Amino acid sequence: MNEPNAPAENPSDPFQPIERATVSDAILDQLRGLIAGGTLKPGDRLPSERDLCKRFGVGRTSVREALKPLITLGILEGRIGSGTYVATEAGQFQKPLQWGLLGDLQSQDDLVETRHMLETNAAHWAAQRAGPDNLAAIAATLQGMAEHLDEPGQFQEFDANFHFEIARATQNKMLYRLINVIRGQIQTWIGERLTLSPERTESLARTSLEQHREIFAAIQDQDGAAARAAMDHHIQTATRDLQKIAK
Amino acid sequence: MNEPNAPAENPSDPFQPIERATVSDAILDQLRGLIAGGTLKPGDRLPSERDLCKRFGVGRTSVREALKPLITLGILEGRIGSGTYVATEAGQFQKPLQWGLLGDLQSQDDLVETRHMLETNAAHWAAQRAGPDNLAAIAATLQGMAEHLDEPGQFQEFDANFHFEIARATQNKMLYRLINVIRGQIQTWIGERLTLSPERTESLARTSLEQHREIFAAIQDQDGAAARAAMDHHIQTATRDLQKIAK
DNA sequence: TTGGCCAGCTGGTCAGACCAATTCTAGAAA
DNA sequence: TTTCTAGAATTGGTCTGACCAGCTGGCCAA
Repeated sequence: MNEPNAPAENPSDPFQPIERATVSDAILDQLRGLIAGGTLKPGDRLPSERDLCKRFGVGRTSVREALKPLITLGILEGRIGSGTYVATEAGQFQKPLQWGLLGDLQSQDDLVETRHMLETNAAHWAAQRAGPDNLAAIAATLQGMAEHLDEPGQFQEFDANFHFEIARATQNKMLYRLINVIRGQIQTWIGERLTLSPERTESLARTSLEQHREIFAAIQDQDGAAARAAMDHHIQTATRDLQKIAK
Repeated sequence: MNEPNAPAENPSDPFQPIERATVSDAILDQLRGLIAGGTLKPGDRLPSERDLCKRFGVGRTSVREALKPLITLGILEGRIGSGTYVATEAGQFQKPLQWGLLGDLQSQDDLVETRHMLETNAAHWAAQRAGPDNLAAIAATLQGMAEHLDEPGQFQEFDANFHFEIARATQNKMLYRLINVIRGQIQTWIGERLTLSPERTESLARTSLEQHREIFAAIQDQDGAAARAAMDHHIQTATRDLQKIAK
């Protein structure tokens, strides 16, 4: 027959040849492999799209459709006039998790409950595993909170970093990523609530700081149970306070 | 000549024309919203690409680049000659979470530890919230396990479903998804280990079934603490057994 | 009614063109 | 020589029109 691109059949093995269904997915796989394998490191610049076309032997459409998902997921970053770059490691896992977890936004309760579970466990493990550098980082966020009791925006940022640093101190990267994402979502929720009653934010901040200090003390003492209890108390009251504001 | 094609606008049309910085991202956002908001339900067929072009008032390139990430993430599914469809809910959140969580595969310990946390909590909540249908579903998986003690493949599947059903019984969708993904990853690991020592799988299966029954009994009794303890015991011994095989 | 065939649709791919932003470069100005 | 700046070249983003391969549905003959 007049096969245009007849695959070179290997006579010894009849079931060998599996042609990839779509070109762009094949490119996508290859790129993902290069990134996961470390050939392309964060910050690296990819060859230009037109260059990749020639190297892969495909059209620009296919190259772009392979790049687009990676860009959407935050693994790559396209800059007009400059090129396409591998994103920094920090941002690489943020978006895919957001996509995965935030499919339906109606379940605020699930979010709060899951966060509670993740953070109490994180406090527990952090107490057992935090190194001096972790403790220093957490202490720094406490300092930051203390200095910005009357600036909600700043305070909130240090607050969030406090929880991030605890997550990091668990030495469990997966847990860290999960908390990172969920916390990010919670954060927007907190922001909404606080703007509803700006006059009470400072008193809330003060009690919040106090609770954070208790958590830190427990972690410093390497007392896992106490850290978990303190975190539990903190999240429970904070959640309740914020929910009260809603009314 | 070079004017962008006329935005064929029509209020009460769920596909509204575009205004944002990058066109394809704007379309992406809009589509995501339609899916998350339930306007587009699983199984629905989207308008054809050429149709969307007219409705959005953009070129097919932009539409396709918006569709592509959603397809890669498993949220949409393209079928040549037929159309583009919203994927079934089950598969919708699997891939994005995998992309996010499995960036570096070296941290098997993190995986095990995180799974332990998620599943013990799931057991706790399931005991408090499982409805009759949940209990029936869990019981069915136990039955399946009992009937396939000597068929590792089948047994493993019922085993996995047991844990899925518990996750579902928590009524926390987010937790369910997380367990779903992590369990899927653990599962491949378990499979690898079991093939290393096929002669012991049946005795392992027997003790495993016994532990599953204890977990189920605790959930049936609505005893959260007991359920957590039973799950804790199960995962600890199962993990230890599997790690022993490795040697 | 049944079976097969064909026209028309759909997603996947390619090529060429234009835009806006960035980067590079060579000549002018100091 | 060094510095500055205006083009020129390059790059990602978008549009258009074309073609392919697989699916769908309806028409027609048996």
